[in-house]
Amino acid sequence: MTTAQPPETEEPDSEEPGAEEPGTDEPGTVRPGGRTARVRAAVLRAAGDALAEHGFAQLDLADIARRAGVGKTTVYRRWGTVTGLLADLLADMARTSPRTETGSLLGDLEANARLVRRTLADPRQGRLFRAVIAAATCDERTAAALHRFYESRIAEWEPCARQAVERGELPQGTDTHEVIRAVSAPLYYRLLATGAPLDEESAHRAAQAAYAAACAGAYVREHTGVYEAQG
Amino acid sequence: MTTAQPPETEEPDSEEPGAEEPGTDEPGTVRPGGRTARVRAAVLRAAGDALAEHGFAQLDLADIARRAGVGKTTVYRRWGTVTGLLADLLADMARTSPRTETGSLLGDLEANARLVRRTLADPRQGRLFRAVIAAATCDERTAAALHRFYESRIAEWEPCARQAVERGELPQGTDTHEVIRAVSAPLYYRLLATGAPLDEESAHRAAQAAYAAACAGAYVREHTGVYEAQG
DNA sequence: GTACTAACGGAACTACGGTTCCATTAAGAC
DNA sequence: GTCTTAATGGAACCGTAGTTCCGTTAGTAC
Repeated sequence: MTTAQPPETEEPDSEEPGAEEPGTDEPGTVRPGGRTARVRAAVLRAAGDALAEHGFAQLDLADIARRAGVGKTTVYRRWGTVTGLLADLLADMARTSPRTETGSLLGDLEANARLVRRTLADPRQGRLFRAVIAAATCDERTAAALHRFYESRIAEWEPCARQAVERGELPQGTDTHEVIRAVSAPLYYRLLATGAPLDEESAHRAAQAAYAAACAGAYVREHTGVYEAQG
Repeated sequence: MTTAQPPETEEPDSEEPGAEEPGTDEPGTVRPGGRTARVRAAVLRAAGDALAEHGFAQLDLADIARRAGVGKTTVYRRWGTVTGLLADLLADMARTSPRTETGSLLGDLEANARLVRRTLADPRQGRLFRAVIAAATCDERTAAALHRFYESRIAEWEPCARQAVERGELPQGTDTHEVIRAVSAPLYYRLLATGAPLDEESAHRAAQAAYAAACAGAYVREHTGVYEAQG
């Protein structure tokens, strides 16, 4: 959100074979320094603000351009659509922040639950997440960026579950990523589906439930050997 | 979705005190018979189809009117906005369908998990749910309709958990609604956030995890007496 | 059956999100 | 410093989602 670097680097080369000139790049790739970088940072910042205020549907790029102090032509040229901009914003949000370590699995799960709850319950962040998730339901690129975002967040916390397996606290064969996901799931379900409050107790329950289920072997990989990989 | 009856009956009388004429009702309330009912049914059906095909953002009411064989003026007059129409659609979806009863809590939770998984994994239904949830992030009325929808679905399955408490299978003081919600949560988390596949194993895990957590007392109401009610 | 009018629907209209054009600014190479 | 041209931004433009107008259709009362 603060600094900026080239986005959309994972573009799969070309959508249709033999389109336009082969070497033509997106704007912003040849001279990514000074102004270009400032524009990108300002626009992503403004996009986050606008999303948090209006939500996904009521959003138009002209408003974002105005907030960013940038011409709307620039925004349309660089990102094209609201969902395209959000995909870039998600890539920017995906950079990991160091997690706390409490030494015990239950303690780490509680810490994770509190962090997720606090993020989703925060007015600005909560709206931002809801908006981004809504956008992902409308656009494949945004959805892919969202999945990468959660992959990186889950991977960041997974070691605490893996260590618990290694020291015998959780059963052998436990899908450790799934343990971490289990902490977030009930909190997101409240945020998006039921609208139940995201209070401290909901976070505590989420961590306790994930821990109890993991100990009972609910996340041990079963039958098929298909789901070995992280998935 | 098939039959139709007056929607928006839970309208809180008037938004602003002293607006327009006091007795003027929404169109469709004075002569709700024949044509009006057919129009409503056709439009809701078409809205579901269009949502499943295009998603929430790419939707316009003129297209829905065309599919329904109805004038677009009528759609705008009756529902006004996409989110307003979706709120009505959700009210229509909220009517409960009888659930299966297997006699054991784990069996019922498994049945619920399979039902939810099948619904969300179905191409049409899955898109429909994602679209409706996306719409709910953008509009308060739609969000309220969505919450009512899940309230009714959860309430439909809650008895199996309550009976389990009564016969001592689950601890006294367990929040039985929360047990049911715990089954859906990981499946919705996959659908909306991580994009992980909604396969049979995910449903099995969801039920197993909810059961294990409930047995371990993770859903027992704690500390504060504030959360006695269903919430 | 007739009368009354709620509700519908086609067509013209409006407003605004999104695009195109081109002059201006400044990044990067030397 | 100069030169080249990538990138920006204002202004005019366009297409379509959403509105208004008003004549037509058909529920409901009698």
